[in-house]
Amino acid sequence: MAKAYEPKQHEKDIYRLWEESGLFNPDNLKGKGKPFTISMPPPNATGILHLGHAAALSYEDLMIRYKRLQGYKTLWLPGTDHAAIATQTKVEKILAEEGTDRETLGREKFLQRVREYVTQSQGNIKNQTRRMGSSCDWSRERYTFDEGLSQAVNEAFVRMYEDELVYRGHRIVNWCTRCASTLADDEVEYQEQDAKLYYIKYGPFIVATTRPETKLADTGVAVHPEDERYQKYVGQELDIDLAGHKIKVKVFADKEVDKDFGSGVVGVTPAHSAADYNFAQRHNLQTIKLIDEQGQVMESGGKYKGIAVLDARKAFVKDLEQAGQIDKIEEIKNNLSICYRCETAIEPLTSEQWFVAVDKEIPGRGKTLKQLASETVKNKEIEIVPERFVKTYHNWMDNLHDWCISRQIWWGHRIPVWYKKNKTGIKITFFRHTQSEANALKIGAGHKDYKLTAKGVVQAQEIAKEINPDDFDVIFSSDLSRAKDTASILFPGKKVIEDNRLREVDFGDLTDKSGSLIDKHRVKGFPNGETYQQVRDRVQLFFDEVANKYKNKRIAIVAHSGTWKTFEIILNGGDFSEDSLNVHAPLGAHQYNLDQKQNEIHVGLEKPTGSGWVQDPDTLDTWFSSSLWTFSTLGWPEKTKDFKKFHPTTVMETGYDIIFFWVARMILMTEYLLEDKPFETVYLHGMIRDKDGRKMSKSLGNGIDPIDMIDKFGTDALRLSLIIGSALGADLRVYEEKIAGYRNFVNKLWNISRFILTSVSEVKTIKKQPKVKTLADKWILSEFNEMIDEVSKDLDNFKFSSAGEKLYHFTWDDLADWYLEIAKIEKDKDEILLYILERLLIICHPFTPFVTENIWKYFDKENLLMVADWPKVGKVDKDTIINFAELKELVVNLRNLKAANKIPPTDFPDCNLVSAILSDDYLQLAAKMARVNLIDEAVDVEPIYVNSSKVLIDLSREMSDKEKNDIEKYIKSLEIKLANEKFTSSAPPEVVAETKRRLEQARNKLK
RNA sequence: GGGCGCUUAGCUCAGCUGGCUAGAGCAUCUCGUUUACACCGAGAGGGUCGGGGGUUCGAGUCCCUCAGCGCCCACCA
Repeated sequence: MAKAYEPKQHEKDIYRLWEESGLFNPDNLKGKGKPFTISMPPPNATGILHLGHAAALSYEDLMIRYKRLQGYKTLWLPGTDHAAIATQTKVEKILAEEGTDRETLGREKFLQRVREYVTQSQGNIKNQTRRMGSSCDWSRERYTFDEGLSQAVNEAFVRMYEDELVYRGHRIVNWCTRCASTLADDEVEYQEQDAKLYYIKYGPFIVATTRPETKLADTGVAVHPEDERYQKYVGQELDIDLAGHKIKVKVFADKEVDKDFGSGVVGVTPAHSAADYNFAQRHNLQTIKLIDEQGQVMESGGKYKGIAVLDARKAFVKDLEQAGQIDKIEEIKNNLSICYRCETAIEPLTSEQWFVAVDKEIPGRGKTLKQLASETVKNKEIEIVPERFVKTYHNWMDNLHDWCISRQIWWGHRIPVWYKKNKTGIKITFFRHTQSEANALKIGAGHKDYKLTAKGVVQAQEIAKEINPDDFDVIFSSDLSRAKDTASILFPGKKVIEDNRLREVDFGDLTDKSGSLIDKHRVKGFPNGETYQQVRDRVQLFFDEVANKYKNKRIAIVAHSGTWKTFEIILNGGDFSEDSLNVHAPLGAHQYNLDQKQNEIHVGLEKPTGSGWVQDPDTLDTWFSSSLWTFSTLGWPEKTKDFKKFHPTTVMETGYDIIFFWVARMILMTEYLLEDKPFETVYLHGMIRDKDGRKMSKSLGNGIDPIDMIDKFGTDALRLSLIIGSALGADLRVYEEKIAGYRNFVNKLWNISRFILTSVSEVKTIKKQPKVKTLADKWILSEFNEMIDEVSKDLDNFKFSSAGEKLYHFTWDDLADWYLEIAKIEKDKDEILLYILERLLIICHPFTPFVTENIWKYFDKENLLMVADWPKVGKVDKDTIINFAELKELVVNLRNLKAANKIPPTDFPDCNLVSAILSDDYLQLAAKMARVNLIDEAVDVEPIYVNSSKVLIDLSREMSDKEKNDIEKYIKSLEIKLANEKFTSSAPPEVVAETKRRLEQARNKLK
């Protein structure tokens, strides 16, 4: 055996040995009874294992190895997660560095890129997981995109759809403009920032807001019901002018309004604030969407249309200032909501999305999802460790709102919903307006209002001859004169409904510019104007409304060339391109069926048969698939053997930071789908921090790479540094010196073993606890048995840190520093040393698997240490432990005496020891350990009392005044205590007896 | 605004349902190569347990209160 243990030389070989043994797989374990199962929380697919993962793996492996040694069939199922937004964001960053983006690549090519990235990072993660020594069953490894797991996702979605627990709704959602996707409520984080609070003169009110631009889409004004200042307005509809932009608001009272904040008046913007959306629900307000998915102001923003939100704010505030409508501006602190993955500001907006209904009663169960998930924990069917997180869990559960599960990112499980264009029976006849003044000038009018020319009027009259107005049930027109006028000529005497969504594209800065110049901008959009995509969106909204309202009607629409182009694309399919956009709508009637528009919906596991079905482009929230993790990995929805055998799992080990994201959702979904719990116990560990208590992060540069630490100090040392040093669930600081300290311990264990294995005459297995010959033998076995007992209990109670400390203390202090030293003196201890070592290796194994397995080899066993038997607890003799403490104290005191008298450690001064408690054998032992020369005859000096032994030593050394003083004080305090009748009568007898014993001991010292 | 946690030696932290003269590791100081280990050994110093009050025979531990720090949740526009 080498003098120092070099982890690097052994770890990889040992891991290979384990892996090739097949013993990570429970099928190859002998254990009977209920298996012990942990689902490994999937690490993010970003490719690098950080200390948080390393910690989790350490705790999980600790539990798994402990249980395996105890004879359980253990399954630790590893896997990886596609980590939707996180991964997509990461790959988008890489693409940005390459100067491209996902839109340019297109969906399929982009997904291919992500797959390549994930394959690579998963490889890294798996290697790093192995280096941590993780004894997980690689043969059962799963990935959320595996066929089976994807089926599980679809199955869950479809069942929930059938139970009406998932629904599609137009609601306010958190929108990340960078990710171009929705986010769940808990995926939004908050960042405090300096903000301006603008007080705006707003009709008869002053309204305070941090986001003035949203006031353009206000539809209500809220005041407190008891606020006397504003009572008279409640119930009124007011027209408000905001620097020329006109809005209509309904004034209402709601007790949610804080009278004392700002002016006590809230301008309500239902489309862009979750709070306001709730107001709108309660008070039946209209919702006007102002900001689009790109973060730009929409049509409804009037002159600010097409401007990015922040610019629109500046422009609008400037206009308000000029209009004298800014009352004042205050500097305040504000919480900005940001995306948890890319830290972009969140834009709340209304959008059509899929949701999980958490407050809806589940058919046949009489309870909501929320209730199911709450009760499981309330009933203690699931135990949460540490317990304080139970409260956190309930607090979150109680506040849970419907969960938005559709994401617009591409990397994820496609929503198993297909749409088919369906018949509405609506016939649409489109007419372009005839020649306008702008047409005559060959310039682009866009939103600018031009009249028809005389020629235009004639053209319209010509067309009118061809049509019978009674052939149409409803007539729509754009709100621009050229279209309205055309309509009135085509359909004399008929009612024409104006709709501004049918307007021409807005040419912005190019309004009134020549057609040829305009043509150049059609694809990319017009500066400060619109893109055709935007026109299509508003026309689409118009169609949605028409499709619902006018089933089987004949509809005429008079509008513009630009609108017509979107008709073509929406109703006949195709894409915007140079060619399709530079065509002008020919005059005359254009027939369409709106049949294609209205969707038929199919929700199912497979794509429906028949043609024309198109799958929902959105993907599912990554936590939706993660919530099925404990059973989708075991084969569900198939009733597989594994599923029956290993579910519910035993322990879920994860960080407290994802209790909501993941733990709560697993409980919720499992209770719903399986009417069972996903796990029996949740063990939540704390966060790993740096030496100064800061979170480790790339930007701070304070992160420690676990692999670096493994290279430097070995996996066992790293594991110990992550296990020891914190109370249950508390955050843990990790730094290099600490890891180095545990490296020293690992080396100590190695050297203890080296000493024992090389000093015994034969290395062999000792089956039964050997007979004791001396006090020291009895003592070390008592300590050892006590340690086994306490460590086992700690591990059963998830007190890993405490267990590790006890192990450390026994190994280093009791065994190495005392017993091995005694063994050198007393000799003939082969059996006890081997007996202890073998079992010590087993107990250390879950903490430090590599070094222990390595030492185990010297025992020449058939089995790996990994599957040895956890030792049984033998007899613990408390009296022996007390007596031995006496011996230790004597030795320490003798050593101190020597040191105080400047006697070199190598000198053996003569010394006569007399003891009331310790026999001569032990006095001799003590003398040897303290390196004094034991003589029989009394030396010619005053005796010095050390502990309860009388020491006659050829030295002069008085007990110091301080020492004497301390002892006297101590004796006095004990005497007072014992003299107190209340103490002796009310304290437990064993406490009183112990106090007496200590008093006696202390008095002996002073004798 | 609600909830949770923390404050114990120079540093990092243990201390469960109240009962050893309050512990550990690191650091510091002194001494040291004695047939495992200098990634070591032997020893030492260092704390009125954040402040104040209370309950109790007895409080680091329970209760109240004040102060500081941290985290989580929440629709202050």
